[in-house]
Amino acid sequence: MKKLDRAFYNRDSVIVAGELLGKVLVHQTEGQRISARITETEAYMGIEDKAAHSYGGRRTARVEVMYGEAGFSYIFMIYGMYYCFNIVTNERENPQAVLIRAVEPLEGIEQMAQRRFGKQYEQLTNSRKIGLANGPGKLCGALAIDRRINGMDLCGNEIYVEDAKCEDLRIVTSKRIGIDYAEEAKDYPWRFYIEGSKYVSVK
DNA sequence: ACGGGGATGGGCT
DNA sequence: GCCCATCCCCGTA
Repeated sequence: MKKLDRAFYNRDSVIVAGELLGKVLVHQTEGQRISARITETEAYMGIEDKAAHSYGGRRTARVEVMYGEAGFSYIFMIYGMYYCFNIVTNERENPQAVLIRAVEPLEGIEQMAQRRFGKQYEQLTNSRKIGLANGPGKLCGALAIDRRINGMDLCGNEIYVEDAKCEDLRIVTSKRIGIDYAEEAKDYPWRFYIEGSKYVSVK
């Protein structure tokens, strides 16, 4: 399967967020290939978006990568324990990114179970099997994504997204999650997920 | 089934 | 010193 290229990422975040659904996120680590289908995303639209870390043109060391080329990873720590994985979009027009909020495990499921719960997959309850990677913090745990991945080029060979055929995939749109502080922006319909997928953070 | 609260640390004012 | 683009556990039913 073909890797998504820089031109794919170099568009408005809301466009990229929708089109990433059904594509396959791959992490090559320690000689292992871990992969998962993207089921849920959110667009963060940069300068005018009160929910975005780059709102109002804020430019600190943490968010600097969003001011650079599209197709790079932006990873931040949340609540002192979890990471969130984003892909920078819309190069040099606006410091935007897409948050990957949930994925469906494909390859490396045993490693995911081990990393998340320290158990074999078959030992897990059904809800933990489904919940291996259906949240932004969970998927970073399952796919071994942490600050070492921050600022990496997804056009490289360690972490990237593969194109995938997604026939008859329906997309649901909703408000974004966990941004109640963002005033009018909290209601913008910039969350996208695959209709009917079990591997989504909130139905 | 559901809801409340605790964990935990870096980034920014 | 306060705020988080979260997750999981443990209490009530």
